[in-house]
Amino acid sequence: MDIIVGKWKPVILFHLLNNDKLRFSELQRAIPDISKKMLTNELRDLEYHDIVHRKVYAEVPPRVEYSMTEYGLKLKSVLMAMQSWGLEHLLHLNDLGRLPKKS
Amino acid sequence: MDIIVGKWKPVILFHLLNNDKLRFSELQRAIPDISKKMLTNELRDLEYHDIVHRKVYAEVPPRVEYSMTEYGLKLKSVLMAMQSWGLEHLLHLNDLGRLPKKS
DNA sequence: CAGTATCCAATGAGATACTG
DNA sequence: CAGTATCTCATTGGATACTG
Repeated sequence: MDIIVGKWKPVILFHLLNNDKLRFSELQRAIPDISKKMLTNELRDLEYHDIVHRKVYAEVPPRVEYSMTEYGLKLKSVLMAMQSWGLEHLLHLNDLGRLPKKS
Repeated sequence: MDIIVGKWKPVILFHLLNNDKLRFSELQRAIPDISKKMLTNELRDLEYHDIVHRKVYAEVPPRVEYSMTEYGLKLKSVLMAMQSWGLEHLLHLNDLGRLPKKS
């Protein structure tokens, strides 16, 4: 399941689900705390799993656009379910008087 | 979202969802590769988040039973959705002629 | 612009030994 | 039985510098 979770993948996926296509630099700007290395790694991983499509334009300067694949879009419902659970859970923790933890 | 994912949490949760209640040692036997340390850590974490209930019997030798909380049961649909996506994804990878990866 | 390559610090997780 | 307490090693991830 590490395919869609982890520190960065959900964020990347949410941006791509909301934007149709995004350039590498646009993703960097949308997720300021991620390093190029991590962004590249995660995108390559998602590409390998046919969730994200990588389109390279043979131009100078280079342009690369990332978008969800047809298959990747099927993840949307799962991701949304996880997200809404997460949100409700924050409220629940609050009701219990507990603070969100790191791990 | 690390609350319900990671290396061991999904496995633990599936066992508890299928068993009503399980002792520490039963969980160990059900998940042979997990160490006591990890099992304890993960269970404490799940307990903190009100997903798992820990019942200690004041006996010798000690007995501790773990079960899903009422609140924790609400996770079932999310977990099932993740699981069925995972299963379908294996087939999809196969169709693509790609092998499952570590990361 | 969109990456690689390298190094290094922090974290995660296994093995082992011990305890109420 | 159901854990703690340490120690250690492998893996992650961040920072930085370089490149087609």
